[in-house]
This record gives sequence, structure tokens and C-alpha cells, in this order.
Amino acid sequence: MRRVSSPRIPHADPSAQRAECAEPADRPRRRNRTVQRERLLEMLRSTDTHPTAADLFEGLRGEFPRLSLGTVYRNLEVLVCEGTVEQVPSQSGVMRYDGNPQPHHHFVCDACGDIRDLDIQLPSALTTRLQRRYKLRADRVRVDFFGLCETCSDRDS
Amino acid sequence: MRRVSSPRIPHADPSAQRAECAEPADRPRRRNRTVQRERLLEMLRSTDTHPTAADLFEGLRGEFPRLSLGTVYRNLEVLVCEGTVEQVPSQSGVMRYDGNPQPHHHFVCDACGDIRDLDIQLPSALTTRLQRRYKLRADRVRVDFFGLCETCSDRDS
DNA sequence: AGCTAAATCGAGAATGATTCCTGATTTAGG
DNA sequence: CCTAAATCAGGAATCATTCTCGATTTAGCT
Repeated sequence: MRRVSSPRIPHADPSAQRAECAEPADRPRRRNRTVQRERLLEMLRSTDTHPTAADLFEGLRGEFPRLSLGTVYRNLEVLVCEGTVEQVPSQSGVMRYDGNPQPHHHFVCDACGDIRDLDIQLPSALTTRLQRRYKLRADRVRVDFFGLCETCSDRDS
Repeated sequence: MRRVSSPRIPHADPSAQRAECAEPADRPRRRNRTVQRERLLEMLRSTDTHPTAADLFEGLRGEFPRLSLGTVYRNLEVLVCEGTVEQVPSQSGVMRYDGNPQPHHHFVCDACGDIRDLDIQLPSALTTRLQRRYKLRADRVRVDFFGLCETCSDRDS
């Protein structure tokens, strides 16, 4: 059976690629489309809980009974290199992954460790000041607030 | 020989203790003063490179030839629990440690991974807004700027 | 100064997250 | 269809971190 050719849907602007993922400019690496990677990205985009690789593995096992944890890590790396997905190092040391393409910041609960998305704008004056005072050109900012989330705060008091 | 009693120099305000380090309020844990821990803290305070446990281990081997890596981790945990030292999860996943007691923020170089201290004030309006919009009470904020440090920026261009 | 209990140590084993290796399978592109 | 490159699953290897245990050191007492 002949498969109708569907257009290549790039995951993200390749200019967003991270430095350590650089590939030779003359012969760019060819990427095969795989169901595993597509579903992984969908799963990441459909949540805001910043899952770990193990979480994603668990979530996909039903769909792919033979899925391997290595496959999850390998594909996460691809998505991170593309700039489609962001790595969020957590206080516990376990890496978390963020499929929210919008620039945004986080609130981290000290008690339960949950990471919650915020959309608070950082005054652009901050980066200007940074550039003037330190001669540092920052192209991204990450803000993490720490404290107790509503649930944990209620439980404690 | 009689040792002149020297006053207990607490490393930090115990109220800064982290939740997961809680000890029974009725019988607080006794702490022995050890040279290893004192030197570890000194080393952390004398640098702003945010060393890893392995870095600190290497730095102290000359002084304590029998030092064990486990001892470094154990003491880092004590200092973190006291609130004297802060854990800084890094993009690579390896934990880094910060002995700077002042609240401050960081610039992380994408190329070399170095973490540099900044003293930029975050407008307090941000936390107020956070509280109003999300009902979240944040008691700490961490801001990380990402980009190329001066050295790496010069090398690339 | 000596005594005891608790704290800490060093060495190494155990754990847990992540990466790497290998041979089999799948995809893209003629 | 054919081929080369990419990706897969499974499992071994690596690396950071934690745990265990017997030996040593400290604090606080007498």
C-alpha cells in the first residue's frame, strides 16, 4: 500500500539548536520520523508536570509494550538538541523535561517537589542592566520561585 | 593541655534549615566540629566557581590524603541542611554547591558551563504579583541567565 | 585527665539515573 | 524493491550519589 506523502513537520526552529548538539553544516544529519518520538513529544506537550524520563517511559509502555528506557532518553536528547524540548534540572538531581515552547518560568514546591508553570514577565531592564554591568549577553532567562504550593501550604498549617 | 573553650560558631541561622532535614524539636541532634567539614566550607566560601562534590574532593586530597568522597557528600549534606550552603542543580545534571551566603543570581555559559555570580536585584513587585495571581507564597527566587560568557563569546566570533 | 555515648570517618558496596553497545528492524529516498 | 542511514530493544557499562560498617574522634561529663 502506498503511503500518501505527508509534509515534513519540523519540530522546531533549528536555529534554536544547542551548542553541544552541533552537526556538520556541510552534511546535516538526516532524521527519520518515528512514532515513538512523535508520541513522546505529544505526551510532553499535553502536560505541565515536567515529567522525568522514567515518567514518560511509564506513560508510553501501554502503547509500546516493547519500549526501552534507552529509547526515551535517546529521543529526549534529539528533541532537546532541536530546541523543541527543554531540560529542567531539578533540586533532587533527577532531570525533568519541559515541552512548553513558550518562554516561561517555574514555581517549585519545597515539600512535594512539583514544578508549576508561571507566566510572569521579567522586566527587560534586567537583561539590559546585565549587559551594561557585566558585559554578558544573555539570550535566555530562567526564574524559579521556591516555596510551598497551595496544597502543601494548607496541609502544614 | 587544657583547651580554651571556644564559643560554638554556628554555621548559619538554623531557621534557614530545609524542610527535608528536619530533626526532632525536643532533642536536637548534637553536632561535632570536624576539620574536614570546616575546611570544606572554607573552600566553598573562597571560590565562586560553584564546584561539584568531585571538585571539592580533589581540592582537599592534598590536605587530607585519606579523605573519602563519601565524607565530602556527607558534609555537604550537613551544610545544606543548616542552610549554610546551597545546592545548585546544573544543566548537565551534576549537582553544584554554592557557599555564597548572600542571596544572588547566576549567569550560566552555554559553551563552557561555568556559573558566575551576579548581584542583580529582582523587583519585589514580581513576588507580590506571584502571590496575587497564583496564591503562591515564594520565599526564595533563583534567576539564571544563559548565554555566552565573555571568554567564549570572544573565541566564537 | 579519663569515660562514655554519639558523631564522624574512610573504605567500599549498593543504588539509581543516564549513556553506550550491539545486532535486528525500520525509514527515506532513489 | 534496494540500499544506506537512522532508529530500535535489550542489556551492559558508567557515573554521581547514597548507604553500610567497623574504626576513630569529639563533646560533655566527673
